[in-house]
Amino acid sequence: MRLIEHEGVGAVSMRRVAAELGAGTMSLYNHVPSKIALLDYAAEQIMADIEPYTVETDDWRDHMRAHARAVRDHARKHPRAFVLLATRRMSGDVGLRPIEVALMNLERAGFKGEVAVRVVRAMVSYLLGTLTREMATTPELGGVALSPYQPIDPEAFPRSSAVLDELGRYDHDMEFEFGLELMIKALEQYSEG
Amino acid sequence: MRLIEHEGVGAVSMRRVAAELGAGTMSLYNHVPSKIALLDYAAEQIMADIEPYTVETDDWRDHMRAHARAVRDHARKHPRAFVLLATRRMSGDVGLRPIEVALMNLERAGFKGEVAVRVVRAMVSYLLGTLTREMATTPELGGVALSPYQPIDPEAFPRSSAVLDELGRYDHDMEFEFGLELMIKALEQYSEG
DNA sequence: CGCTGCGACGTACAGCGTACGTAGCTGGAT
DNA sequence: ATCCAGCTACGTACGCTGTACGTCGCAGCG
Repeated sequence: MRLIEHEGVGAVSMRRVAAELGAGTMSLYNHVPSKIALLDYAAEQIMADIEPYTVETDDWRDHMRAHARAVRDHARKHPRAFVLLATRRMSGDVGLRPIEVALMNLERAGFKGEVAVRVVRAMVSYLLGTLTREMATTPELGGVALSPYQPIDPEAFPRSSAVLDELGRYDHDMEFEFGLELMIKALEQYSEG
Repeated sequence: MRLIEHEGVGAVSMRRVAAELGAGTMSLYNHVPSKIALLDYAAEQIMADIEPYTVETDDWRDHMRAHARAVRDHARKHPRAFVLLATRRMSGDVGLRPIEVALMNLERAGFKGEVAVRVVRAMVSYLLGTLTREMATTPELGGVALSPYQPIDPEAFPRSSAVLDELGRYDHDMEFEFGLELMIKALEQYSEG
């Protein structure tokens, strides 16, 4: 985990890990069947370390906001490790816990059964999408910090060039909250109609 | 592209590509500065190949549905190649064109300027999230096709075990449309109030 | 005492990206 | 006609990767 957070997933090699542990390279294989399994385990660890949120009200919206923000906070604290979660599918208790929490909360909002599962999945998709994109733009290692847009041809892309400033600016806080509120609005309306 | 689609991004090596082209490995470097640049170019190609949607009405909702479905259809046609888009940020004309189309359509719905950009980004995040997840579960190469959930402890996870069947089933069509309609509902409400 | 199993370790192999040096050809300048 | 610059192709080599395989020593048990 230390290696991942300091130098990124790409820096993880069996030789590096073994050296960091002061052990022989192949000794690792007595504890882990393959490198993939090692990274799977690291991903589980990251997922398990997401801090449980606390909230004072009983409003499902506040719970949803708090839960989403807890995930995002965790991602921002471990940006290089978080990418491991994007592609992996978690099947154990570790992956089930946040789902259980979400289902519990959605029950408050009147969502049950199949629909609740769909809502959870839509939410997870949005979260994974924004956070993956946000982490990809953090300046540390490879991320583009500032405006990646050269002057745009206004004839070919009139709308884009009209909002060129906004396209080049990234206010991740704002954008995250915007998308989150969008989802909440949608769910409010869904549960009513 | 042939190599990516048949054997996945992981099978792409400079030696393989060169062999496929009947050329020497290092000859590739006369046309491409690095392997990363090669994959960047492949990603651009994939993005450029997304088929423009056609729609008969002027309703922004129908346009949004058609656009989203066009992206998904493309992703499903080239599942192994599509993952290249998840992490990359496109800055040229190729990346701008879909944005321009989206902005044009959002104008119909009354979204302009900064807000329109935020809507586009939220939409892109959702699309990238669902499609990444969907592609990760396609049975071809590495995907888990059927229920990955072992029997769940009903005491620890009562809600999850109540919907165990749904958790194990993936109806990607349904789920995609569900999330899409959720976003549309949210935007409708947003533009009204 | 001897055996069995497990953890640690070194060696080796096939493959990777690419830096570097070296050819051959081709078009323009002299 | 001659020469040279620049482009493309290619082979070799370096340092890295994941891991299959064989060996060694030690701990626990019959």
